[in-house]
Parts: sequence; C-alpha cells; structure tokens
Amino acid sequence: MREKADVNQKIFVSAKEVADRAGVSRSAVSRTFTPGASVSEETRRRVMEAAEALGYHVNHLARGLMRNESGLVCLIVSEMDTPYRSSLIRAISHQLQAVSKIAMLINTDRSDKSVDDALRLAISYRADASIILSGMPDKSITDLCVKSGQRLVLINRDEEREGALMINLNDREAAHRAFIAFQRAGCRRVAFANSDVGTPSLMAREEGFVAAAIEAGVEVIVERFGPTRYQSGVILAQRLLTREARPDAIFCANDLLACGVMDTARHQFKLTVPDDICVIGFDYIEQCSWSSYDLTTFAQPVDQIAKEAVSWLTHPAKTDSIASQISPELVWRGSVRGG
Amino acid sequence: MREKADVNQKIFVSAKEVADRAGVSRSAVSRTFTPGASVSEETRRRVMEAAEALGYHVNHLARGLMRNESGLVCLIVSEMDTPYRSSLIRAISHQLQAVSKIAMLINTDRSDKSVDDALRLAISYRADASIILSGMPDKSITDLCVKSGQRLVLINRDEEREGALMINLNDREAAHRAFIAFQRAGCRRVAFANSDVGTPSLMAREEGFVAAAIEAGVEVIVERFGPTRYQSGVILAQRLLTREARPDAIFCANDLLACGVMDTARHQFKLTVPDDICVIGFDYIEQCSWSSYDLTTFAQPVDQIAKEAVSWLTHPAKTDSIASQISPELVWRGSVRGG
DNA sequence: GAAATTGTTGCACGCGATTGCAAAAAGAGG
DNA sequence: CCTCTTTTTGCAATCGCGTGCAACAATTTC
Repeated sequence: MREKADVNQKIFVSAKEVADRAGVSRSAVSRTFTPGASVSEETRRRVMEAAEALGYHVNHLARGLMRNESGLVCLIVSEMDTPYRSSLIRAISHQLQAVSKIAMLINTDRSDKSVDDALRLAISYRADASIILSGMPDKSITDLCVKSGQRLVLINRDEEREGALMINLNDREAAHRAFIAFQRAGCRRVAFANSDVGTPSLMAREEGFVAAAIEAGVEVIVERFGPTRYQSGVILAQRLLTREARPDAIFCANDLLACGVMDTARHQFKLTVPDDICVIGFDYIEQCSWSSYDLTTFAQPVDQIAKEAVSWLTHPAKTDSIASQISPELVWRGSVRGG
Repeated sequence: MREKADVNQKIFVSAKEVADRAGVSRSAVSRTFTPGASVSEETRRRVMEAAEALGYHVNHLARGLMRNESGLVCLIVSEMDTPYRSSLIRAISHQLQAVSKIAMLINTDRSDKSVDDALRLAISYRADASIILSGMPDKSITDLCVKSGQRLVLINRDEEREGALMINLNDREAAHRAFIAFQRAGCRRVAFANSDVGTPSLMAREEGFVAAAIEAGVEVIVERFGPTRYQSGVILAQRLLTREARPDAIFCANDLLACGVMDTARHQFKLTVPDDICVIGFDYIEQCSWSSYDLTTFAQPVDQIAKEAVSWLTHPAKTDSIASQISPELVWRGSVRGG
C-alpha cells in the first residue's frame, strides 16, 4: 500500500523498550544517559546492559528539542575544495568534535542570498551556532540569529554584525611587511596581483600594499582578474610580465594566485625565482612548501582561528560584539632574495 | 541564579505563536509549511504573513522526530583537507543540498574505532544515511545501521557490507592501463610508488600494476612508505632513484605522491620528465594540471560518484547490497612520452 | 527507636512539530 | 432551497526524550 513509507521506515529502538527490558521506568533510562543525574549503580548497570543488547542510542533530535540545544554548528562556506578553506574546515570540525558538537556543512555560491538561505537552514535545525567563512548575510538575518540565541562567528568577513564574534587577520599590516621584504631584497618595481572578486580581506591586502609603497615613494602596479585560483594567477602573470616595465616583485593576494604566477613566470617567460622576480603569497597552503614553489608567504593560523571560534561558542559572550585581530606570521622561504 | 542557562537560552518563535497572530490553529501553520497539505489560499497568506513578521522557521528537529526523517546525512572522512577528499566532499554536499538534505561532517583518525564512533553519532542524530570515505566500520555497527533503516554508502572501501551501496573504482584495470602506457612510451624499468597504509584501493592499484608487468614478463620495483602525501613521494623517489638500476617509469598510488616524486626527480636528481623518467598518478587533483606538473593521471569522477551516492539515497534499494564499478579515465598529459 | 537526612525512582507534563479523524464550511447540481 | 460532494479546519494523539515533584527507601543522627 505505502511502499515509499515502507522503504524509508526507520525503526530505532527507544528508551521505552530499554526500560521494559531492564525492568525499570523510562526515566531511569533517560537518567542513565544524562551525565550528573541521580541513578543507583545497580539500575545503571542493568540499563546499560539492556541498551547494549538492543543497540539503543539516545535520540539527539529529541534531546535537542528538550534541552533547546541541538549540538549542531553550521559551517557556511563557498568553494570548500580550495586548500586554505578545506584546512580551515578540517581544523574547525576537529575542534567542534572535541567539545561534542558536530559540524553541518553548507556550501554556498558567490551570492549573499545563498548565505541567507544557509543561515535560515541553520535556524531551522536550531543550530547552536553558525560560522561563516564566505559571503556576508543580510543584517536582518543575522539579527534574527542573534535574537534567537544562536551564536555567530564571522571569519575574515570585515563587516561588523552585532552580537557576533569576528576573527580577522591584520591584512594591512601584513601587506606592509610584504613591501618591506621586497625593499630589503632590493626590488625596484613592485606589483600586486589580485583577484577581482573584491572580498574585504583581499582588498585590505591590496590597500595595505599600495599604501606602503606610496609611503615609501615607490610606484606600484596593481592587476586584478578572476577568482582567487591558480588559473587567474596565470592570466595575471601574463598581463604583468608583458608590461614594458616588467615588475621584479609580485605580492599575490593568496597562495593559489602565487602558484599560477610563479609557474607562468618560469615556464612561459623563462624567468628564475627569486633572481629575476620575487614572489610572496598569502595563506600558507601546503602546496607552497613543495619544492617546485618554496614560496615565502603569510601563514594564516587555521588552528588558532578554529580554537578561538569554538572556544567562544562554549563561553558566554562578554560584550555585544567581539573582534579578534590576528597577525599572520611571514614564513620565509626561497621565493624572495635575502631573508 | 542560573547564569549558564541564561546565556545559552534560545528563544525561537514557535508555530503556536504564529497561529495566534494569524488567528488560526496550530495545524494550519503546520500545513502551510508542509508541501501538498490542504490549506486554503486565504489562510496560507495570513500564516505566511505572521510567520514573516515573527521570523518563524519550522523546527527541523521536531519535524524529524515526527516524520522519522532528519534530513541529515553523515559524511565520515579522515584527512579531509587533502585535495581529492575535499573535492569529493564538496561534490557530495552539493548533491545533497540539491535534494534538500544536509551534510554533517565527522572527521576520523586512522583507526576503525573512530569510524565506529562516528556511525554511532550518526545513529544518535537519526541521520537518514551515512557515507563513508575513510576507514571501515565494524560489521556489528553497520548491521545496526542497516537494521535501523539508515542508508549506508561505502566509497572505495572494497570490503562488502550487507545492505550498503558500494562505489568502487576499477583500480586493477586502471593499473593495467598504466603499465601499457609505460610500455608504449618505451620504458624499460618500471616501478610502483605506494604508501604503506595499505588501504584496499591502494593495494589493488599495486597488485594490478605488478600483475600486468608479470604478465608481460617485465620486472617491477615496488616501494612503500608513509601516508599518501607529498612528503612520502619525496622519500619514495629518493629510495627509487638511488637504486643501481634506476627506474625510468614510476606509477604512483595517488597524485600527491606523484607530485613529490616528480619534484624530487627534477630538483634533487636533476632528471627531466618525461625524457629521463615517466610518471603517472591517480585521482586527478587540480594541482596535477598546474604547469609545474602537467601530470598524466587517472581521473576519479567525483561528480559521478557523488551523484550515484545521493541518488541511491533517495531511491529505494533494489537488492540487498549493490556494487557500482567505475572505470577511471586516463587523462594524458606531459609526464609520459608519446600519448 | 524515632526523626532527620540523603539518595532513588516513577509519574506526568512539556518540548515543537505532524497527521488521522471528524466536524464545519464551501461549492455543485437539480 | 435542499442534498451531495469536496475542501478546509481544529482537536487530539503521537514522536522520544528531559525533568520537577512527590513518594519511597536507605542511611545517619540523636
């Protein structure tokens, strides 16, 4: 009659059944699985035995309904197969598991609307918190989250949101250091290779770099193209290196761009790094340590970011909205002269 | 008094409140948000209006409790920041979202016990399904999953489990083709570079390659070391290339190893690819297309895998356990002569 | 031995939704 | 206008669990 229901029928064993088998009340079962509840050693043993035999597991959906705490944390992210993103996700979900929470993964496209939808989903699932790695949701939605008592963490999102924790890198300052490094290496013509997506942190790096150059009275070439991926780095390098005044130093908005730039400089333009051209990246993805690149870059401390985010989730908020500033460490490798 | 409760207090608006505001019964609200339920146009409008004003969202926890269908799908995976894994996760979570399901991410360490724990968690959350990308859970647990009506998908896991869908690559056959490719390129001394973790698919590649060589009456060198990462490739290359009879062709168990092997062959041993040595990888990670590598490799069709997995979740099982065999395509690039 | 204290246990209610059922309302047909 | 059919609606039961409350048992104290 109802074949669809038949197939999807889930028959999990409930606390009632365990109680019957153990010869105790349902409350006893519930208390056995509630840390800190009052149960005698004897009943606990019998309950555990019955639970084991029947394959009982507490229903976290129902528990979440009662406790008003689902244990779910929503991770909102786009292009999650990118090296930096995936390592951040890994770090976060690892930290979450350490405090018995569990990550729900939602990937979005570029649009802010899809981030809004993701947050709505988080609300529907009564997620304890949402961590946003990409895009920027509408204020009305974030307000609803906060009002509903959901925690909110924005990573490298720049824009402020009441009641949310914001973890940001000090992009400007880092960019400044990149410029100094180029100067020390004796570079004369510096350039900045950026994507054209214009996210706040990328723009901050650009602005910081340009500002440092202007401050030093040096001209700087800025080129922007495509998403922050390898292929864009290829195009950017082609544009930069065919210029009349060829740059001898390129600061790239992130490591993937840098890889594309380096490969193109070497293979297509037959330049050597760092003798003909110095390159600095940003993120500290694993590939940069590979001997084909050996890229000097700024390290985003993903573990620290993850730890800060998760520990804030488990601790009460101190003020209305908190900002955490992290200074990325410049990791010296072979793509810049000197060091 | 109870400061902790205060802080974690979540105050979501419930269907009751919406009903009151709209002047209808709770059932009407529920039906408005249940596709296919019978509600008049007028009440639906009033309900939606009230819901909008109050910021109401259906509680999926409670819905899941009633419907016995949480909408959650558990992804169990280790080392998820690895390029191949992260692209597979992306593909799967994307497909899941397309059918209104949502991925919970659990990362495990190497041990099978942690996979067991992950599955137990999946049961606790009444996940509609679990997809296992790493490790192999105990049969007692998988049986419990299947008995409870939870769907199970094993990707590249080899070992059989009753009631589960198994998606496997035809590793042996692919390895055979790799050997043929080397022969066509005129290679004389072939080698296989493997990790020593010994997962079924890696071993299948090794066995297939060795079998093909033996069949052709050619000797083959096999070296195993470490996890399937770049750094292991470096070590493997050092071991292989310092041998008296230096191989002129290396089939690597996966792309990361291949990258390490290539870099080491070039930079440390000053060999050129593919003239001095040919290399073939496995997985088709993005890095292999970078011009520093330009690696000939077997493409794991992640989108196809994801699609098969998810479509099986939404369709009734036809038989007890289903196996799907996929033949990876050999993508020819510059790391092998000829082609 | 009685009273006070401490520790367990079961009952019953509530969490926020879905849904079968029957009553009420609306529409159709003559 | 009345009857028959079709929609719409509200009531109440249900899902699996947590927990306050009161009853009860065990232990301590005087």
